[in-house]
Amino acid sequence: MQRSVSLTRLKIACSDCNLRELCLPVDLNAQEIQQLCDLSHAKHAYSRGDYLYRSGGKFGSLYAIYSGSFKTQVLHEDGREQVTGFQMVGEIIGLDAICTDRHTCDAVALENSEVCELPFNKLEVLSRKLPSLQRHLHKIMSREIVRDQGIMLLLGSMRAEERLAVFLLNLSQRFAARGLSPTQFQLRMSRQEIGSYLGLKLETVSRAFSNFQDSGLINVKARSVELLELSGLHALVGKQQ
Amino acid sequence: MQRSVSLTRLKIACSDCNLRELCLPVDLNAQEIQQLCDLSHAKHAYSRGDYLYRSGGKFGSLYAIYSGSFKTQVLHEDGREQVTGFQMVGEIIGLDAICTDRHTCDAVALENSEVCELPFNKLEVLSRKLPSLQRHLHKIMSREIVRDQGIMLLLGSMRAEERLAVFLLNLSQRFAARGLSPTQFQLRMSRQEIGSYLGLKLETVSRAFSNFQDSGLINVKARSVELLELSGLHALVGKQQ
DNA sequence: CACGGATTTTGACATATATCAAACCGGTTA
DNA sequence: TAACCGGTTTGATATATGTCAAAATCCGTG
Repeated sequence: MQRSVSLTRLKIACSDCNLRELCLPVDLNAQEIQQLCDLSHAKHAYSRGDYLYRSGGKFGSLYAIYSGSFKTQVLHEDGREQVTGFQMVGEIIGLDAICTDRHTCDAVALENSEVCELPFNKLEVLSRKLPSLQRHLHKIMSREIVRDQGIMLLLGSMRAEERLAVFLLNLSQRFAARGLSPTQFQLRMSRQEIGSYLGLKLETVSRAFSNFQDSGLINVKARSVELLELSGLHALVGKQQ
Repeated sequence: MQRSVSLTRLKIACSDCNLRELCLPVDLNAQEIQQLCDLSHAKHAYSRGDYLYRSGGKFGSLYAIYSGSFKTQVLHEDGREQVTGFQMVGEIIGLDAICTDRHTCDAVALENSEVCELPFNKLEVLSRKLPSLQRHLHKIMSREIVRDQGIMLLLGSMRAEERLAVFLLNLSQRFAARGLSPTQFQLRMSRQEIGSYLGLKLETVSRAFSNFQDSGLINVKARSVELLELSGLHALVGKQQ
């Protein structure tokens, strides 16, 4: 069944970037996504706000995003919720449950989206059959941990504008990886969601956007963004203190 | 050789606590540590400031702390360094390298300490021989990832005093687990190191200590701490916003 | 096209933490 | 004992972000 797609070639998205992608998105090119979808025989549609899966829910499948985008979030006892990642076309989500067999976060559609259910409902089973895949997942996870160390420093020590710069550069990179424009795109998430993701209030996010605009680094109008000076954004991030 | 110690019973320290222990300390009781040391035939001594291992260094062994304590830290390109964890008697460090075969942080002695080299220089080899151990490590890692999600919310949203409260309660718990007093102990790390760990400046840490003292929650004099009202500290943490 | 609700922007102000500086220990050495 | 040194505490002030509120803008719907 699943012969024609080499899952062992899965690459984790942006492993060299400092943003957190705790739900382990995985890069696939358009062709691979198409292949997966052909295999899956199960493409599902979700409307804005629909849950792809919920925290605590039993692990069913991995999902490749065919169109649209999702956010992942954790809900805390006290009701607060935090966005832990954004997933876009061509990325795979659901890996957060590979070990515990339970999802550790909610996945919610940011817009009308389609996902392909990957043709195995138990990755663990598959991974036992494919030692190389298991080793790969192992690696992915350990890389995640390592990466998180960086993130924590960032969250602890970066200022609002630096965080937003990292965020925008990350998005840019991911759009580029899908053959989309890396300098001009539509945000699919609100200021509130960006803020939750970056550990900031929505007003702070908005102000940071405005500041970038004033500095000539970007053009921003509501959710449409144009990056004018990638180098300038990079410089912001590099600038310690 | 390593028959008498059941490594598959390793439990990750404080998996229910919100503090980050990225270098994966593992709980062992005094007896188990002794057993490990008997097996290892290799007990090493380190003075304050000595490196147990360095980031990037090839994975050699796991180490069980027989006496003393260590901190783990990451060094960043720009020279900044951040403490990522503290390890005390009875905990195992070195697991950060199990997958990549390279250490991801420095481990430095906080005081004169002794560690036992665990009797296998390649955990991966062992883990291949022991599927149950491999699965367990798998689980530990995935739990780490889950836990980190919580941490990131905390770092993003907790205030200085809450962070310090979490820190103190975590220490208390770990002392208790070793049969030491959970309410009265000596800190082995400086305000600066605590600050780095919690994402705060040393002065802020110091002030938080003083505030706790003024509120009657603790007695603190330099590095000796007495927790007077555990419930009060817990309340602080629970108190959102 | 106009309306209404949601989102975004902007402003004024409050608050928490960082920064800078000085004083204060506690232990070590001369 | 005195001088010293690292670490700690405390104070005054600066700065970044949060908070609250209002205005402006966007977007879907009738």
